[in-house]
Amino acid sequence: MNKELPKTYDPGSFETELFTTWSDAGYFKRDAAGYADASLAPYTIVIPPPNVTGVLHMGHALNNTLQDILIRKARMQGKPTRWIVGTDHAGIATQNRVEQKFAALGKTRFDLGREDFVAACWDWCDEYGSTIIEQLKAMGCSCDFSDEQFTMSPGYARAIRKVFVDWYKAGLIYRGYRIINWCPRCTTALADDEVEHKDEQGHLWHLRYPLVEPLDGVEYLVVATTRPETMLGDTGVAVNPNDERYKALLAAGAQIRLPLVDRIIPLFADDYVDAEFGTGAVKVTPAHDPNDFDMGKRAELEQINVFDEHAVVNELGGQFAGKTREEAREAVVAALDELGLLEKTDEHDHAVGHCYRCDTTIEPWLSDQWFVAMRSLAEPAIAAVRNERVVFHPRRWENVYFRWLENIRDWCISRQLWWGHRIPVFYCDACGWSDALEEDTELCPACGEAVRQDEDVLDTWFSSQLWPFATQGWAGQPLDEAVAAELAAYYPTQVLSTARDIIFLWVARMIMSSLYFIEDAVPFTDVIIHPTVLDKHGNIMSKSRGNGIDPLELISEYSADGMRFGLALQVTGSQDMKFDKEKLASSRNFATKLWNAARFVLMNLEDFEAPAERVTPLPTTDADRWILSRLARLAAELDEGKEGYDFGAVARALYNFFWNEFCDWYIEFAKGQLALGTQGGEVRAAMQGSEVRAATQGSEVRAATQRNLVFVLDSALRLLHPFMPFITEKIWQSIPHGDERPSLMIAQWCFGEALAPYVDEQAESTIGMVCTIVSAIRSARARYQLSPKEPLDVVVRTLGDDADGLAEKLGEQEVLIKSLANTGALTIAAAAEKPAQSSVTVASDYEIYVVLEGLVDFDKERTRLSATRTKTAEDLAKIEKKLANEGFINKAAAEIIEKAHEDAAELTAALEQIDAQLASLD
RNA sequence: GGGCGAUUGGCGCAGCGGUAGCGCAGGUGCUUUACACGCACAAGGUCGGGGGUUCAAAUCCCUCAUCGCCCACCA
Repeated sequence: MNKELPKTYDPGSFETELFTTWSDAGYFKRDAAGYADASLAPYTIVIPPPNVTGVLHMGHALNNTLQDILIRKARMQGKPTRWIVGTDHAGIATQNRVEQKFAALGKTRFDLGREDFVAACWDWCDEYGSTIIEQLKAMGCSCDFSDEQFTMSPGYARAIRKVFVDWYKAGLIYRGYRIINWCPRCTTALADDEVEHKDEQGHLWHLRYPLVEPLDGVEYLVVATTRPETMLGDTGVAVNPNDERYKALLAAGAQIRLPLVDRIIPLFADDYVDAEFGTGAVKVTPAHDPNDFDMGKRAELEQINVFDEHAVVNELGGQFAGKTREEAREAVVAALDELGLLEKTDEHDHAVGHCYRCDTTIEPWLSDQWFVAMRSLAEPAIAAVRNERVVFHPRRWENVYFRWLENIRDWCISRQLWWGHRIPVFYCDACGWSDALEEDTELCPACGEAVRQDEDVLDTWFSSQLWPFATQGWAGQPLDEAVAAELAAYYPTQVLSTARDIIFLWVARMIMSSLYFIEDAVPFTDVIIHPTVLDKHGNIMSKSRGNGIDPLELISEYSADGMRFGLALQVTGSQDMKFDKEKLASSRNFATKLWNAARFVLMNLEDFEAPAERVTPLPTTDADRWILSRLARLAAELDEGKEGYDFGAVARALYNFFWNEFCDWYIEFAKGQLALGTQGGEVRAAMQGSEVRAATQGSEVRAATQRNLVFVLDSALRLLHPFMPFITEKIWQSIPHGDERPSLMIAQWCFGEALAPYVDEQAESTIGMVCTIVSAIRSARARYQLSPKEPLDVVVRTLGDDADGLAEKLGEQEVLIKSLANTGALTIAAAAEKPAQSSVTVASDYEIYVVLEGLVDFDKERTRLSATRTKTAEDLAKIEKKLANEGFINKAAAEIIEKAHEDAAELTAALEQIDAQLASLD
């Protein structure tokens, strides 16, 4: 067991190997190779399925680090855990990739035909689909890789089919002829939330529309538009009914001769029109603008679609047919200008929709699509969060969720793609029959003629919304017996961790579909919305900016553990993460620190007898009691932090404990304690004037120190393992912790109550004083540039009511002080005199004198003491002012006032001491 | 047009009602029984501006400013 650790921390040499060991042992599975406690409530997380086309980016790195931290802790707590992993077929993204591949060969998907193209998509997924999954392994993610899910798998397809047919039969899915968001590059419809709006600099063109019959000398109306090319499809001009400017024209039933097209179109009134904007007259193009569509419906206008699916002007655009949107815009404006119909052109910024997959400008386009009626689904989803069956972390994201659901609009779910779940609706052209079916059919059940299936596929998010239960075997009601048992035990899942940009696209829809299909069950109880990883200047990382960072490069540079810890360290509830890889340096350094501390412990265990079962602490000195107390407090604090998913706070607490308390102080104390048991050490200790301890007592202290070192290190490794799985496992494998379990990954999380009895105020107070004394001596040494090799004589005078007791208590810590501060003669006594020429440090109930006779220039010491005096006097003045304040005395809490009195007394005493010392310097 | 978040030492961030903390950078000194990816010590801030609540405000409220993000059918 007592193995050596290589001198250098070389993560590359063991990370992959450890991962394979865990995987082969079956620890990633629900029963953790038999180590899970079946009597405990299970802990399940579903991974937000990355796109099958995806490669790991910083968002994944962060998100999966957090999930792994949670699942690893749960696993160590003994819970049956399962982190469900898999990929999303990502309709548009994947189809685009495969199309690009064929484009390189000069082919389109139409050259291949639907069947072959879909086959090519499958091939593509088989070939590249595992990339991101492999990358998760490099990060150390402990997903259940043995049961990888895919949103296009046959089981998943059955679930989709059930959902579609159920909602269809319930009237929640319907077909509608509407304006939808159309991507002319992907040639498919998109849902509202798949459109990204960006502010763009544009123009507001003011066009003159001639009246058929001039009225009172008015020959034309001026309409303002940001999209002049759509005028080819205008079928009316609308004004506000209360707009005085147009009342006469309205009354006269004015008509307009649409320029360039020569169509006669009506002027009509509609409340939607804002008289204040532009000219108060709006050109209405029902086929190309959602508002115009609505107004057109009310006014029963014709809908003229002038674009084809590529947003190229069609034959209805007359002379402009064949031109793209952009070309048509220029040409139309030029033509109108030539006719003297362009009144003016203003600069105008406005929001323009873009395809979230390819960034092409969206065209509002009139077409037949499938929709889900959302209102009735949204209500229970709102309630589920309102009554805290699902809780967001941080809570403020719940408002974002509510606002969206409360204003929800119907969801366009049909996509004009080939890669995806095909809509299971069948049509009979012979008799007009159509229906949504769970099983394919070739013949019409009504007339027996051949049927055809709907050509469209479903929105990828339609399948993603089923992820938490479709991945657990669900395929509709009635539930298969095994599935029912599975869901009863493992559903809802515990936590969903994700980025905020898919709260609508994904999180809300999972909640809605789960409530509908899984007997009113929520899919998860907690939602973590993690920060967005930005570049170091605060910009969003994106391909187009080229400012992304490859997590795999970070792993090779800083180790997987270093990256994970560094990311977790930066997670806070409110800030996005300005990420600079330089920030990982301190985490990598921390890993190195762990490594070296472990090496130190191992190097001091030659005569240590490895325990037969898990090592237990054996506090014999105050230093031992102190570190165990600190550990107990850390464990308590850590459990608290986890509840709020405050990863940053937990990571910081771990870092501070291990580095600043265990390494900086306890290991240093331990050096002295370990030396007590060795011959040389005893002699040295004796020569340095410490109480001579019996040899047996010394060796007992040494043995206990070894045990405590091993115990605290072992405990720290357990606490750190979820954050830094590799290095902690590697070290744990090398130390004699005595635990029979073969891996830290499935070792037990045994803190909280088990450690609570070790909290020891007394030891914390004593060792706190030791640290203050040691620091004071070091400080004096540094101030006067005295060599650390030169022992300094030190006197500590204790004060207060129990000065003798305090002196005795500190006296017991002589060894620690001597070894850490390299003191010569050390006197600790209540009656101790201040040595003639010495530096002074004043603490609450003791004073520290470092004898400097003949060593330093006392003007310097005088200056320093004066500065200290000023600061102390200022602090005292502040508190005295407070105490003189009647309001404070009357209203502040008793313990606060008590504290203020204590502080004041302390500062007053300190001031007197300083004054005395200043006087004695003269 | 609405909503949310941020503004704390040179930089990046904690703290969120009782006398300002961390990491990095910078300074000084160190081959101290693991670690220079280290150790020790010191320096550095009237917590964006203004107002209010309170005995007490970086912390709560209002307001302004700046930056960022979401949502929104003003042509």
